[in-house]
Amino acid sequence: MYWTKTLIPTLREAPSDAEIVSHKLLLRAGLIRKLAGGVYTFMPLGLRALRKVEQIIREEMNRADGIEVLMPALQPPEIWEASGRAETASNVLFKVKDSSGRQWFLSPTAEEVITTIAANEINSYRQLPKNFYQISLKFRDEIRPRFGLMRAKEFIMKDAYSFDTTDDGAMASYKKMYDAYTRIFARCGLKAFPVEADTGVIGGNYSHEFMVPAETGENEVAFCEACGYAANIEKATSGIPKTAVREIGAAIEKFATPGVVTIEALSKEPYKVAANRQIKTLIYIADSKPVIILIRGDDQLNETKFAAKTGAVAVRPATVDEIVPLLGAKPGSLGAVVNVPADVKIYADERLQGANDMTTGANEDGFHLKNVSIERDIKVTAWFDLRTVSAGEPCVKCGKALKIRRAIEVGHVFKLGTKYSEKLGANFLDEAGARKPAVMGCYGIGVTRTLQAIIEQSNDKDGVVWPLSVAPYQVCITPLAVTADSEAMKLAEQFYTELTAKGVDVILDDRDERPGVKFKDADLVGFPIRIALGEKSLAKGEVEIKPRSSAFQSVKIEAAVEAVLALLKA
RNA sequence: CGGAGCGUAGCUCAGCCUGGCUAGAGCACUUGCUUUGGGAGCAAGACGUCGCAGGUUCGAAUCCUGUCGCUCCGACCA
Repeated sequence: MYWTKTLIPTLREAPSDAEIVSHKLLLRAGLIRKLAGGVYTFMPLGLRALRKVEQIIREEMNRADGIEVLMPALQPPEIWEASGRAETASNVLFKVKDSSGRQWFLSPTAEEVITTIAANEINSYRQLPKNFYQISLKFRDEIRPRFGLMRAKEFIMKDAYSFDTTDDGAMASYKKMYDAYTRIFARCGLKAFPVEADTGVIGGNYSHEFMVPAETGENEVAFCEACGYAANIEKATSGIPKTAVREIGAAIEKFATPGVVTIEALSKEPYKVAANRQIKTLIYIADSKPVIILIRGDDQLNETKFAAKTGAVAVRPATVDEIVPLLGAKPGSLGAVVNVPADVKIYADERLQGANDMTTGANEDGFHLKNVSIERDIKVTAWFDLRTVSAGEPCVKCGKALKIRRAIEVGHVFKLGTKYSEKLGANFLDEAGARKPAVMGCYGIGVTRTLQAIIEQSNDKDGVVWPLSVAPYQVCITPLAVTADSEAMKLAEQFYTELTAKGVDVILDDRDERPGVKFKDADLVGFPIRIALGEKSLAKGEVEIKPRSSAFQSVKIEAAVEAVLALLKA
């Protein structure tokens, strides 16, 4: 490609609505343009990089026995009602109506469609296992799109769905995808690592996310450098000890705490109740019903764990107006010892198991209770791990200190089980003629997000530093004179022809611009190798080969093409 | 949805508080000349419903009301 024949609208300054470096570079390098919030056009160079990421994914999916299909973006609500997700995923579903008033959903993912296909087309164990995948536009009504392609209303996702006859088979399919993902991200030049993950609205019981470490990531990951344990903070556990049991305390005693409404205030003079001897009482509305959650005063509730453990779909903190009629006191004086309606469930964090000599609210404004023994004095409905781990806690596997860092989620693999196959009738007949639901898995990669994650991870002060495998062009030839009869241009065209014939993606910067402009643009876009052809080196019979991420080397003209090919192979 | 901020040329921004000549600068764009190894110089030129609607006023980019859009924090997030 000749530079003047394509369109590479580079910007000297980043538009003011871009916040993070990868978003700024996507815009400055002319890779994307915004049409509206969370909605982008891929410009010629951005699309080339995107296609390369897609192709890597396609090759690895095919290698792992994936079979490519293409499912509709426009989906009838009926199948979403059958799976139950018309309601549970309602907040992210784009809903549109056709001219006759019929409603459609724009696909945010495709479990319902592929399971319907399986229900209709797969009847026998002889047809299994199968793993279908597609790379297509997805739509999510994100409350708050942000950071360019990172969280968009419309984006490209690779989604795959496996169908197996047995749980063991499903595990094998899962493992194949897990391995394929590891290869995909490595080939994209990304340092991505798998972590244990919550399954969210998708459902299922086993899941990993692939994370790219980045300060701008929207996720937090707890990990152990000693043994390799890693989990999303929403899922992570630690080996932190339970609350110490003390001598059996005296009977419960109510004491006045006027104006004290925080854990911290109660831990100070004159009360001096350490946070780790307090029970924090939180009231949540889980699927429209109030529930009480107890965690230790020095711990933080993990809402995702809470929803996952109790099976609740919609979870939110109760408002003061909901709490007062329920327990008779305002937040700050709440407890689960007295005055708790019998039908309100009480969930407690496991770290409180066996705890005694605790202090908690009296459900009476301005009063607390001490000498509370949780198992003696509170009717706990169920014990769960509900707390959020923090850095420095002992690893649940090896006991070494956990660390926490931020990361971008680029892929997610789920073992689904039979949730969708049962609801949508994806059954098969086994060897004995018994009718069984297929055991499913589903596997997603945010393709456009992956592209941005590559830039977020690989850039410097001058611009993008593309990994060779996904660069829009691998080589940029930069003649410093572009008139047709100049030696630089003749040689540039010769190199262009030779490298193109060898299958190299080459762009020739034939713009009549000053050298500085061309070098700055080439660095900004981030081509892995630049060949500069200028009078100074040509006079010595040489050209300059400049890898984007290392120093230039002068090479004899005759040896230039071979030298570039050698760099591309390295 | 709660909080905060911003909408003026393709991009970055000034002007607004304290209303008043024909609405500005830099970059980008067009033409010419010079220049040519890291975002050139000079000259000429083109580019604006000052987000939109309404109001106040002799007069509104500027003040008021509404509305739409964008960004950030939170909530949310497959």
